[in-house]
Amino acid sequence: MNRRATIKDIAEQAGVSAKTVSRVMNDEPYVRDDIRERVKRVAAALDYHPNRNAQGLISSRTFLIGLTYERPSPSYVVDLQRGALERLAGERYRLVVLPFADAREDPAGLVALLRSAMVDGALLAPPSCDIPEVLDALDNSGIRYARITPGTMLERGSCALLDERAAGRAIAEHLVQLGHRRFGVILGHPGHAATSARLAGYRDAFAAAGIAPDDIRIERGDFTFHSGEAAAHRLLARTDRPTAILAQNDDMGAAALSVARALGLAVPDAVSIAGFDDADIARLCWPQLTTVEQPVAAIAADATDRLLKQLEGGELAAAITHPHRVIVRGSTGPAA
Amino acid sequence: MNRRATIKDIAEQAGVSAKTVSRVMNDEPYVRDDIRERVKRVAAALDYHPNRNAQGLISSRTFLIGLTYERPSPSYVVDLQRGALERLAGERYRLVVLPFADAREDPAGLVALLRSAMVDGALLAPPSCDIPEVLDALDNSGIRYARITPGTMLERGSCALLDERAAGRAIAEHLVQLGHRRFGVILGHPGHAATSARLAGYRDAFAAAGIAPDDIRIERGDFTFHSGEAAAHRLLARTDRPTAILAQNDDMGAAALSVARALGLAVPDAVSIAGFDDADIARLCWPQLTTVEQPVAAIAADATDRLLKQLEGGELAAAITHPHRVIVRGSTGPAA
DNA sequence: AGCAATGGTGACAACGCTGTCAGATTTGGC
DNA sequence: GCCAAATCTGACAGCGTTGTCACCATTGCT
Repeated sequence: MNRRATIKDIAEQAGVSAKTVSRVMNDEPYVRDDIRERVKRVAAALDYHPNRNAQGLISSRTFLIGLTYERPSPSYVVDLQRGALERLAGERYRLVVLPFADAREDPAGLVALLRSAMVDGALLAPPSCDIPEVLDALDNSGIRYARITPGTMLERGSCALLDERAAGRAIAEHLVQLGHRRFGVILGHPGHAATSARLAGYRDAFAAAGIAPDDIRIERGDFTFHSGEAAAHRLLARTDRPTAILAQNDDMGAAALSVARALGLAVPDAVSIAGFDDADIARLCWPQLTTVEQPVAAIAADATDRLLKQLEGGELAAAITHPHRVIVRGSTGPAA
Repeated sequence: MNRRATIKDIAEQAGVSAKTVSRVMNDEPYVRDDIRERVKRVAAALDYHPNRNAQGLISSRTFLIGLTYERPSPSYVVDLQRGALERLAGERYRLVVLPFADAREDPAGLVALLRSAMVDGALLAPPSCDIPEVLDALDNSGIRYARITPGTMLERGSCALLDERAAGRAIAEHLVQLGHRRFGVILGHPGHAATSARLAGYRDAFAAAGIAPDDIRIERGDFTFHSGEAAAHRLLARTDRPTAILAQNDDMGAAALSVARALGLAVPDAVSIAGFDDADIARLCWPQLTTVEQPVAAIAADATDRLLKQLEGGELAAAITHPHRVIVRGSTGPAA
């Protein structure tokens, strides 16, 4: 077990000063080509890795990016991480995961977590990306951040955007086109901006089709399978039940599927069910769930890209809206 | 946007030396109680967070723990992370996620990743925890590690253990007790130690029940839903099909469920299906999947604990084996 | 009173690296 | 061949923290 090689070790072996080695390592000019070569060879031979603590101490950076989120579904978390890591590959930055229980109740706690983790920048997933106190505190403490699919204050910080409302409208239009006129909606967690944005999208589609508010029954959920079961039960156990259900994520859509089966309602013949997100579960349940795909990994990569640009002192580029895509599967069909 | 407070700032405001502040921050003795109090108050007022770069530079540490794994299911990844983070809460260490594509093909690449991330220690999930080259290289570079449910070389490093074989035997015995005598097995990825250990456990149960090898049909899979579908199809499309299928994880078990449904075979009346892991999907499919729960988060926390003990210079405690638990749900029933 | 042991405090250096600056060497223009 | 400009090189300081060590103050003991 050898001590890690330092610049000093390389300098001695190569017969140059530490500063020259440093110049070579950072691809700075003003080093003769032959010396540059020699230093590189020695560094490779010693398997040199720069000490980021020392680099960070000087530049007051840590080369750490914190990813914060609040117990969403596992596949969403993994997609976020995958997207961020894709962009970070080959960079000096590393990804630290910092899930936080409830940022809305304790915004200061989230920021304290980020500060004590000493991250240079933070990737904020919903719902923390929509909490003004969090953004204020981050601005104050000089921690850069990028917001992943925020629903409000779109002008603050750099954002990777999704048009949740348009996506909601798209999936609702799919059902309207199949002839459905009586709808059930299962909402997501009330604290998420996506919940109201997706609902607004549904309503856009309903209004355009001339569907009366009386024909729309809305139930609350919180994005969990369990909450979806309860809400689906309330929707489907009535005699004037809807012919189509819009669930605001796939876990709740799958739950609605399971409730329909338990009640003896064939899907999609008796009732159509659509989800949201195109999570793994949408392909694993039966019938497979019609849903809207949001390119989560690409968004996370975009947010990471924006964050890196900020950390390198670049300008904030204009936000772009990532496209959604309706994926029609077996759980939706023509109205009876 | 304020500069972060340093020890020097606190020292000036509290009218003491930097060293005394340091002593207070690290709960060292030899500071008068009133001074200790005063320093703590000033530190809190300035919202002081120690600079881990500086701390790390001195102690040649980074207070970073790397978690490595190789695209397992999202819920497994999240459980690992949750367990590790639970143990890390309140510690100075932070968790860096380092998924790596194929450690078996490129062990040196994985170690290079860990070295360049400058982690103090690594948590190795399967299959990298079973690759001797990886362990050798880590030993050589002085990166401590803890192995999460290794299947081989149990004497190397510190391990958080699972008795995969006993768990395999337990779930197989459940089916034997239901009267099944003709079995299909869907194996996991051939590179994982768990694959052969679980199979050995199945065989223990079969041998104890006097079931002939001819009545056991084994198909290969790789832990993905897709591979499970193909394997299940090969098992169920035959006339002498098994009355019970043992899938080595829940994704493949759910796939078998879906194939059975497509072939018009009622579960569990015509065929019983058991999974492994108690992943989310086991509760989300229909009928819900009988499976074996492995306490993944607790194991990850245990591994993290062992790693921290090593990093703090403690002794290696004896490994303990974490208990499995058979969870009987609707997908298994008496043999026809 | 005298002296050791203990408690309490701070000056200083060092961790590995890079910014600053001064100085040495080479190049190019006349 | 001479001077300015460009190219190259290294000594030194300092980032924020802690280990080492020296020192002063107090206590408890002959």
